Amino acid sequence: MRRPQQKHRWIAHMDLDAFFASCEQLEHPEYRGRPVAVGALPGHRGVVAAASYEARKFGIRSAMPVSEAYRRCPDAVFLRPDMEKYRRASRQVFQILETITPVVEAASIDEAYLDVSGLDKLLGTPGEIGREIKRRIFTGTGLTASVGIGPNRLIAKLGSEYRKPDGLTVITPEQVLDFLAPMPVANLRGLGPQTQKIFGRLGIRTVEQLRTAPLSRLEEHLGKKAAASFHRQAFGFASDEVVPERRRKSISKETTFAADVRDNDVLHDALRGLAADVARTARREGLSGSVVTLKIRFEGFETHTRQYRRDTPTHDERAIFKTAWQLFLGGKLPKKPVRLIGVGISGWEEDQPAVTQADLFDQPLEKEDNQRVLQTIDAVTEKFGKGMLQLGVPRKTDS
DNA sequence: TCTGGGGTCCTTAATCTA
DNA sequence: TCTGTAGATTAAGGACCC
Repeated sequence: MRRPQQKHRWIAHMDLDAFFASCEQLEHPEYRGRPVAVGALPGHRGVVAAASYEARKFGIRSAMPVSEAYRRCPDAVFLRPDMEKYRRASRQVFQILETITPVVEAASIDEAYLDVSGLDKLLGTPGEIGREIKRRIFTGTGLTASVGIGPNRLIAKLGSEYRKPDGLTVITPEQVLDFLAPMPVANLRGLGPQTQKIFGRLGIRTVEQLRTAPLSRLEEHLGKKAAASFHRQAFGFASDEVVPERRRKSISKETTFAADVRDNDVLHDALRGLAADVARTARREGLSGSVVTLKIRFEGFETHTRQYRRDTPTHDERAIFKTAWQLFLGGKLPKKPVRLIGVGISGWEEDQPAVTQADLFDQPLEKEDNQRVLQTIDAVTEKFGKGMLQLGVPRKTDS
């Protein structure tokens, strides 16, 4: 398919600023202006998932162990993530983005790509489109976003990272090479700590240096595929496709124990609970998978996975659990204390229709969810009396 | 030093099949 | 039928991202 007239597309990338932390500050005015770290609580195993900009002033970053974050700023507000709350806010933002264009691709809970080509008659220049995206998000939700606009996804994404928070950066095709040249190679997509080390050994630190490196030399050290990807990126080439509906390819749940576990009964129960969670999500989304994956992490961070392709796809918690437990017992795994255990399914049956976000909101709670909520209500009512509760859950009798 | 949880994609090795 | 081999598929691990 040839694209008519236009020389290139305009792709926008939107990134909500310190998303989890901003949601908390929005809901709790008393947290505004204070350092907020969402993630594990001090004294527990885990890391910071999101840090407010006030917290970043203390050097707190996402993926930092909480112990370290606490050392840097004991006065910060530490909170556990409330994913339901963030999903609600995210849905609102995506609905707003769809008032700009229907071609919106969710890259994560707080990031989206938009194809804004051809919107000039309606909304103006790319800069004006970017300002309009930010304005609608802010007036609709109170959240700030950083937006980058460029001829493809890579440039749009690097643009949104360029000025943060509440930033807007437009890069025209003519500016692409100069925009990229001084950047550290670490800014490129898919280039993490391991690959950085390799580039370091090759004496390549900036995109400009990468451009002049012979492709054959990169291939020697990185393999053909990765070398080609980074080389293309260095010249600003990348996909400009925005795919509104991406289907998920797997569902998984995992948990890290407060202390490493030796007792098989504990692992058995944990795995059963995780399998039930996976099954519930699968049923809600109308998916059945044939491949069951067991993930296990031992003391010392040694991680293994074992998977098994069943004859028939399933979303039944007993079947998922049974397969996973067999993988645990028969997977020739080391006999060591277990730090983390997880289970997932993938390998969907063909022709299962994709479930859209909108479909998910319209679905009623499953009976088991409903029952759990009712049990909680009963327990709280017993303790505090009826006046304590104002939940919007329909009180159905179980049957 | 301490490293969560939920994903995707890639590479490599083993196994199956033509 | 045996043997070797190439290509496809599967399993496991690793890197990366948010």
